[in-house]
This record gives sequence, C-alpha cells and structure tokens, in this order.
Amino acid sequence: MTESLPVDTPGAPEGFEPAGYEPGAVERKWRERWAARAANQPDIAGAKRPFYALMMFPYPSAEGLHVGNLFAFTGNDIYARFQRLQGFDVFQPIGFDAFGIHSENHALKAGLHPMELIPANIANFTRQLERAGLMVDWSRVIDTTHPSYYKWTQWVFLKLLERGLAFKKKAAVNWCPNDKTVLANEQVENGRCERCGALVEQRLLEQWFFRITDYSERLLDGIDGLDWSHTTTTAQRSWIGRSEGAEIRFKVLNPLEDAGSAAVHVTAEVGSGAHEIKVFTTRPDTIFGATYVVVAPEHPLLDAITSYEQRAAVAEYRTVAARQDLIARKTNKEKSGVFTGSYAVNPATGDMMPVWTSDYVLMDYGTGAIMAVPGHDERDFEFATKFGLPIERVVVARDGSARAPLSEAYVDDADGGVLCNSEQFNGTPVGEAKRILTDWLESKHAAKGVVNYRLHDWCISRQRYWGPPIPVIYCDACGMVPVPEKDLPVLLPNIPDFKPDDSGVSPLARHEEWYRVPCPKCGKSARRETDVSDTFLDSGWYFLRYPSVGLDDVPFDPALTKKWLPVNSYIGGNEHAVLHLMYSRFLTMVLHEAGYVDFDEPFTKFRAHGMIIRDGAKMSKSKGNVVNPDDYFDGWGADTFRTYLMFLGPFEEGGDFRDGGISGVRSFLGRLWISARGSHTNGEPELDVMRKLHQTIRKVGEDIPKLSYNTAIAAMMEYLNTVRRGERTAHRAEVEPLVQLVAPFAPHIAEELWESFGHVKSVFDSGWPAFDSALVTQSTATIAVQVGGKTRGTVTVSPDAVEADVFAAAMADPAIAKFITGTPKKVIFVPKRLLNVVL
RNA sequence: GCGAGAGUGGCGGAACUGGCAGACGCGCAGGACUUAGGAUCCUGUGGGGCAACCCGUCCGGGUUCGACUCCCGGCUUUCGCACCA
Repeated sequence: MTESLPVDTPGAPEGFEPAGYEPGAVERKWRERWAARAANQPDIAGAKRPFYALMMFPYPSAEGLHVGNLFAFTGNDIYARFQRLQGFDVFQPIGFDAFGIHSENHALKAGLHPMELIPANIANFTRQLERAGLMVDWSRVIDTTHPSYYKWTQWVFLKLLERGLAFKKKAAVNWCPNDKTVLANEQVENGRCERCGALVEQRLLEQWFFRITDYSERLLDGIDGLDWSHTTTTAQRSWIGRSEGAEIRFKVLNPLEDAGSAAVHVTAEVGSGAHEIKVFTTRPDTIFGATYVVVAPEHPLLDAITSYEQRAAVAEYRTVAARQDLIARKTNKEKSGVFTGSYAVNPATGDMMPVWTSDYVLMDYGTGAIMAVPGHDERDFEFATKFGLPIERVVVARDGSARAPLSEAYVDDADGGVLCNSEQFNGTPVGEAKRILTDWLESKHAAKGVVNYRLHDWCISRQRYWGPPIPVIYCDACGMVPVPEKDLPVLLPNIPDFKPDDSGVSPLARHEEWYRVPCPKCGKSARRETDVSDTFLDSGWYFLRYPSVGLDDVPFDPALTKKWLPVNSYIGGNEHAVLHLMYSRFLTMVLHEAGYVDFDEPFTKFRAHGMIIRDGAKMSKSKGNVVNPDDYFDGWGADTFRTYLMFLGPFEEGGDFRDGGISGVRSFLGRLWISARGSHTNGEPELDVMRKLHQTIRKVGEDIPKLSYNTAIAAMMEYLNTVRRGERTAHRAEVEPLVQLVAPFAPHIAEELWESFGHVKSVFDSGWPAFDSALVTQSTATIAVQVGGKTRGTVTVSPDAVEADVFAAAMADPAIAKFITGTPKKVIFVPKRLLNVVL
C-alpha cells in the first residue's frame, strides 16, 4: 500500500533536494513535539478567549476505534484547530463512556472482569486516537468508571434527590430475559431488546426515576433558542410530544345487575356516578360523537367498574395483555378488548356509553383512558366495527351531508370540517370548535383544557453490576437515607461473580459484606441500594467535568465552569439526538435551578455529523465491511486519512467509504509537499495565482465554520492545481498561506512544511491568513449570453461592464450574434453573470 | 401511518439569494518521461451528432426572460417515531 514519491522536484533550487513525503516519520515527529510542548493544553484558568469544542465521548469498545468515531472526531478537530488559528484558546477534551451493559456483556462473553477489560480498551483507544493527530488535551481525560468521576455522578443523583426530582416507584418495566436487565422504553425496539434482539417481557419492579416530565415545557421552549441541527431539534420536539386538548370526566354508573342485557337504555338521571373516568382527547369538538369509553388493561379503576358478570372475562383479558404487553401489544395491531359491564355518561348528550377495556389504549399516555369517537378516529372506527359499537358522524365537510354514512373515519381536522349532529354547535368549524366545546364542557364542570406530553419520567435504575451504585441506604428505623456527601463515592466493589441472574436484583445484592452498612442517621444496621444507575446519567453531565478534571473536592469549579461553559460547539451523532441531549439539558436545568451553574442550556451550538457507510451499508462485523483505522494510518498516514474522510461527502451527511478515492487525497498532499519544499523566493509571485490564492483563503474560511469540509478541500486542490499548472514551480508566497489553510485537515504535514519555511512557532499559532479583498475580485468577468433563455456563448469583459458593453461584446461574436435576429423585446442583465436577450 | 431529509455523469459529490449544470476527486482514454510502470506529470472525459446543433439534474404539470433551485401532484429512498387518543 505504501508508495514512493519522486525524490527530485522539477525546478527545485540548486543544491536542494527535498526528501519524498514520508508521513510516518513526519507524523511521529509532530506527535512527540506536541506532547513535549503541551501544545494542546489551553491555560484552563487563565485563557483569554476560551472556546470549548466538544465532541461526544466514545464508548471504548474492545474492537477498537471505529471509522465512524474517527470521522466525527476529525470533523470536530478541524473545527477546533480552525478556531485555534482564529486566535481562540481552544479546549478540546476527550473521555470514555465506559460503564454500562455493553461493557459488562462483553466482559461476560470474554470471561474477563470489566475492571480489567475497560482499562485495556481505553489504552487501545488512546493509542489509536493519538495517531489521529487530534488537538485533544490529554491531561484532562474522563473515564466514567473511575471513582474520581462517578463520585460526582452520585453527587448529581443526590442533588436531584434533594430537590424531589428523584423518586422510587413500582413500575411496569421492560425486562430483557437475555440480558437479564431492565430496559428503558427507548431501548426497546418493536418489542425487542435493542442490544440483543430478545423479546422483551413486562415485569413489575421498584425503580428509581428522575422527574424529567416536570421540565417538559421548559425543555420544549428552550429548543427555540438553540443553534442546533434541524433534524436534532425536530427529534427533540417530537420526543417531548406536546399536544393540546382536554381532559374530560365521565361519570360511571354503578354496575347494574342487568347490565349487558340488550335492552339497556338508561337515562342520565339513573345511577349515582360513584366513579369517574378521566380521558385525554385532542378532539373535544367530537364529544357528541363519543359512543363508548375505553380504559387500558392496567387502569386502576378497571376492577372497580367491572360488573360481576364481566369479571372473569376482564381478568383474563388483563392477564393476556400483561403477558404480551410490549411484545404483541405494540406490533400486533389487530384490535381486541372486553366489555366491563359498566356505562359512562356522555356529558354532552347524556347518553350511556359502554365502557370497554382494550390494549389499544396505553396506560403510559394521557390518562390511560379514552373517549372513543369512531366516526373520526381510525383506531376507534376499527374497534367499533369489530365489536358492533355505534358510529356517529359529528364532523362533515363544508359541502357534505350530515347524514352521509361513514365508510371510514373522517379525520380531517384541519380546515375542511364543520360540526354536525352536535346540537347548538352544528356548523362550527373544527378549529374553533375545539376551544368552544372545551369551554362549554368546562362550564358544565365536566372538562378542562390541558396540555399533555409524550415524554416519560427517566428510569435510571439498572439491576446490573457495571455502573455507579445509587447512593442510598435503607434503614428499618429511618427509612430511605441518602448517603452523606462526605461518604461519596460509594465504591463499586470488585467482585468476581458480577453475572446477573433472573431475580431482577442487582448482583451487588449477593454481597452482604458490601450492602450491609450502618445507617448514616442512627447507626443501626442498614442496607445499601443495590441498583446502579443508567449510563445516560454518566454522560448527562460529563461536559461540566472536563475543565475541572483533577479537582477532587468539587464536581465542577464555579470559576472554571463560568469561563468555559456553556459548550461553544458540540458535535456528535444523531443517534443521541433525543436521549443523551435531552437528559443533558434536563440535568443542566436542574443544576441551574439549584444554583450550581449560571446557564440552563449546556450546548449553545450542536451539529449532528453524518454516518460513514461502506458498499451502501452500515459497517458491521457481520457484513465484514469494517474499516480498521490502524491499517489506514499505517498505509497512508493520518493526514491523508483524515483529509480523505472529510472529502467523502458533506460532514453533516456522511459518506460512502471506498478505498478508491484515497489516492487522490494522498497525491494532493504529496504535491503540496513537493511544491512547498521546492518553492522559490525569486522575484514576485504571479498575480493570477495570487488572485486565486486569496479567493481560496476566503472560500476555505467560509466553508470550515459551515462544516463544509469537502468543498473546502476541493477549493484547496483547485488552488494547488493552479499553482502547479504547466509544471510550474511555486513561489514561496503562493504556497505558504496554503499550508495554513491545510493545517486543520492535515496538521502534521502542515507543521513540517511550516517549519521548513523557517518558522519557529507552530503553524497553529500563526493566525489565519487574511484575504485581500482587492485580489479576490476577478480582473475580468466571463458573462454567459443567453438568447431567449438558451445559452449561446460567453463574453469576457471587465467586471464593471454595464449592459450596453456586454451587449456590444455579444454582438461582436458572430456565434452569438447570429441568434439575435430583429429587435430585442427585453434584455435581462445580471452584472458579472449573465445577459439574456429576449426576442 | 406520522415527522424530517435525500434523488444530479460510470462512481463519490459541486452549484451563492432563481442566472454558463457537472467544481474537486475516483475511474476511464490518449500522451510525456521511462528497460519497465501499477510511480509521476500533461491533456481529454454528461449523452447524441462529421458538424451547425440537439437532449440532459427521479417522473408529470405550473410560475418565470431563465428552474437542480420556487409551487402543485406522484414515484423511489434514508433516518426517526409509531395504536400517543
């Protein structure tokens, strides 16, 4: 794979024979030089112009660095180095997100202990990352599994506990029988564990939760002020899932002995309404069309409202639903359900509506109960059709008939519909009707307008070993007692048998010597919490820690935090668009309220990078299309590999990795080397070349902040082609600034060439070259001449030529003039660009 | 199903606010230097046609002097979310 370049350079000055470009040697030299000079360590306490360039820290897998990681890190590094060249004190830290089920499972499989596996993985990652030539401050690395870090993760937990934002509740949770662990809803995909693919079961366990739902509104509103990738903010908004509607209360009649008989047609006056079912609906306007009510199988009132006759059927249905819950329930859309034997009163019509239970109503969302409007909801329509429940039309297109039968749910709630069969509200447009009907129901004390969110509380409990123990102690006398801050960290013990079992309790519970502790309050024997916390808690605050790494008495120093945060630029994958970024925002808001930080949004700017695919598919071991960065570092050098990755396609979209293109980038650097090493200082640089240079300086300076790296590289290639056109030798002044432009992409070769020009200081302390706006302007303009919109040729004129000049020039060219027959009806002139003659 | 993107040469991809479509690179072809070249350098390269020219940015309409770009309708595709009431 290694290739040699010619030793002699055409036109090289007498007695100077540049050695061929050998990336291996050059890169080694500069890695060592940077380390020796601590070149990548900003003055954390004293920086004048701090710039925090953060990238999402990796999970240090045993397989080593993935090109996807490298792609992301390189993209961040280029931006960071560019900011450094702009004169900022750039802080680009890195760390390792090494707790969690992934590491633990891998350790189990490999027969190793995570406490041995993880340091080895981190060492390997570090070695690979160092070769990439990242401008990373290696003196401030975070390892989430180190007690000096998770001490403060536990501290964060205690802060939430203090503020009432951490709480325990028994909850139906997703249990993966294979990984033997609880999964967050987000970790379940189509009823299967996102990691191992096993079918997920439902279990009832006591879990720790963070009350993120208290922040739904703030998390949503805050998005407006963020400079984030559009795709990311869209994902956040839809994850929060705000919807406006009404909560409507339905009185339920006591189950009547004869309920269920066909003759039942009770009036509103009958029954005492001992129970009330609350439903959430976004369509209060359709209340007149509500013909039945459905509660989720887990609904707390279900038992109370079920009639004697229906009890067996309901109980059986509920058992089946519980068993299949996340499996069939979310994938099998065939409607099923059972009548409870009770009736609810429609507050608008006074009609009796049968109450059913069905798994198409989710306990998780809204109130766990719905009013069914089969005429105007597809799911309700399907259900009503299947079970023979009445379907009423209460919305009709403006020109439609209120009697028109419904063959499917009419769901147009935008502008088309007006109410019908709704008494005094007939004719009201749907839009207004939502508000009017809510007000009306409110006046009858049957409803209130509410806002509902899809966002759920964050379950942070994991019944596993490889995580930070949740710092709580249970005492028979004192109850739940938080571990005092002075006792942090609660160390994760090094135990050999960390394998989870089927009990649903963490392996830590098997170690009495660990979990038996004196109560911090009364001193009597007590027990530790044996759950560990979610890795998203580790990564939810790590950006706060970086500037304060090494300070053991605080999680993050106030002065340093004020200086460096919020993060100026954050780059990462869109796979974390929702959870990691949402949790980080949430924790920041809480810490802000608690007075620990003076900002409430952690990441001012966020950009999601694209994904690198190969042969049109995601890289994976099973497909055998994984790229090992080491091979490319060895074969081509880090500078070539970095630049190539950035040249593949737009950074925010990713690209298709193929070996084919890499040689183009390598020969670009090779030619740069030759032109720079062979450059002369005789006389003046060529004016046309200098024009192109200054245009290139401008272009690259505009492209990098936009992360438009591929076009920046293309511009530099184009410029180098101009410099070398016709085998000409470069003037020093023509290539020296190019070395600065290339530096963020290919830092090693840039340093080497910069040094060869006689500079003592690093190229990264040389500042970004300024462009001369006089030179950027073209000396001539090539103007397209169109006749009737069709391009018929071009004319070259002065850039400030006016319409008449260009028209004259066009007429002087017979190839163009022959199309201009007769008097032009109209002439469109765009200076410096185009002349269009309309006949 | 809903939401957000994306469809441009043989390939990866450029194209500012509606103004010469195909920058840059790969590949390919020809040439130079060479004992040789898979190294390096130069030239060419959307399709058709001898040419003048014609046709070309997923498809069909539209707006405009002019559309890859804007509007309407459709197709394909990627990524989220998904019985969210």
